Amino acid sequence: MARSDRKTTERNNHAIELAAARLFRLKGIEAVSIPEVMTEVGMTHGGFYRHFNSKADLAVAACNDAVRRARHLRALWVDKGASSPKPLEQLAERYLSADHRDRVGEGCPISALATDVAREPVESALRAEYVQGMKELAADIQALLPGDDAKRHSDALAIMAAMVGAVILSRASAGNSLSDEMLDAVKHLISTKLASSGE
Amino acid sequence: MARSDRKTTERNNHAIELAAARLFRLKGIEAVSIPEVMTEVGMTHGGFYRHFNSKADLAVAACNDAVRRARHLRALWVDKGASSPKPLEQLAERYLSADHRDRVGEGCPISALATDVAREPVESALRAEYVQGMKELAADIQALLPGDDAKRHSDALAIMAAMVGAVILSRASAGNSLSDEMLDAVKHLISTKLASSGE
DNA sequence: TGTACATCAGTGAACGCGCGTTCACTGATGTAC
DNA sequence: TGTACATCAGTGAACGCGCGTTCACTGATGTAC
Repeated sequence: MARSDRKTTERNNHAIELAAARLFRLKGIEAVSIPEVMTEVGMTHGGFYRHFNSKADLAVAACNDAVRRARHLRALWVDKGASSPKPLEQLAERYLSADHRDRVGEGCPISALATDVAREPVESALRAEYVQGMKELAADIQALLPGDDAKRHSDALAIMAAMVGAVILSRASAGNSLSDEMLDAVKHLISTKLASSGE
Repeated sequence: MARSDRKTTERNNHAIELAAARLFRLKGIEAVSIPEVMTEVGMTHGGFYRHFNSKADLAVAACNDAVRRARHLRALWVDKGASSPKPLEQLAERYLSADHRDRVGEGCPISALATDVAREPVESALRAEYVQGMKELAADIQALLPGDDAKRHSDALAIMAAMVGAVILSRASAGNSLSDEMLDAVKHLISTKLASSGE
């Protein structure tokens, strides 16, 4: 096949990134092959290296893409003006929904890629990208909390841990009654103990 | 080499299971090869199939082994008679320690294998084994909580989600200040909002 | 208890397979004049 | 604007490699008498 024009090339680049971001979340980075990603976008595997230098580079780009899209979606979930349900409860309701649990490929990359990233070397580019995403998620939660900064920071991290943990464990126990109970338990914890203004 | 006697065979069987349980938690099941496990126990890879029918069977046995050992360790962590620190706080202090975060291979399999299991088919034997481990961890937490059964069950699941989430995210952000903050935030949440008897 | 022999734990070479990556090739695109 | 040609996006065969698994083989172990 002949050379593509600039517009097509850029479109293909984004398509590869998007497909990888979805497949990596769904199956894990190791379990997805370059041929699989390229087939997904309707190309052969050889052309991949015109777009990325390596699979590791693709993982970084795909993680960045997923983190940006996820943050955009979160912004749409929450109506900061509303007082009931409180903004934090709105976020928790969506994050801890069966829909989010079941759509791993389109869901939060912090939940989907946590273990993949934890197994990367400490100095890796993928880790840096992921930690940036963690900070953004924590900041978005913190913005919905009352209290002084130190307390809001600590609460935001605890809420993030509980929500991410619930989604991961809910996925691991899918098919068992524990899976739904997990999500409900954390929703309940957040609305009864963390969404109010006092301590 | 010649046939081993029954005692040696059984010892080797346990050694394979133990090495696999450690390596699977450390690197993920996919990323560990049979030759790697067998080298770890000082054998060649060919003999593996005298002990297990497949790598998948080994994963189930290793998960079971890790779950049983983890539960045994948890029992040693907690002094149920003590009133200060409360038993739940003792458990949280250990589970959310830097030591537990850093020793993945010897740590809680519920945290270490969550994503691997989430990517298995719903009906797989590994999932069944893992969900059993989740139930045991939840029951152990529940036993340290006050209140009526429904509330204790819900609180136990929320605490499990928060602790597992914190350990996984703390591992994913190792090297960043967020990593320690994550553990502290959930310890604080548990001791201020969940360890007391009232609502 | 001793003898004869079937069993089988472990070895190490080999299998087919899919991986990440490279490369010669094609021909439309982009550029220099 | 038109022409000449260098560029390079995408193709598909090929590379070396390590994987899970199989297998013929060895010889001490376990068993039947």
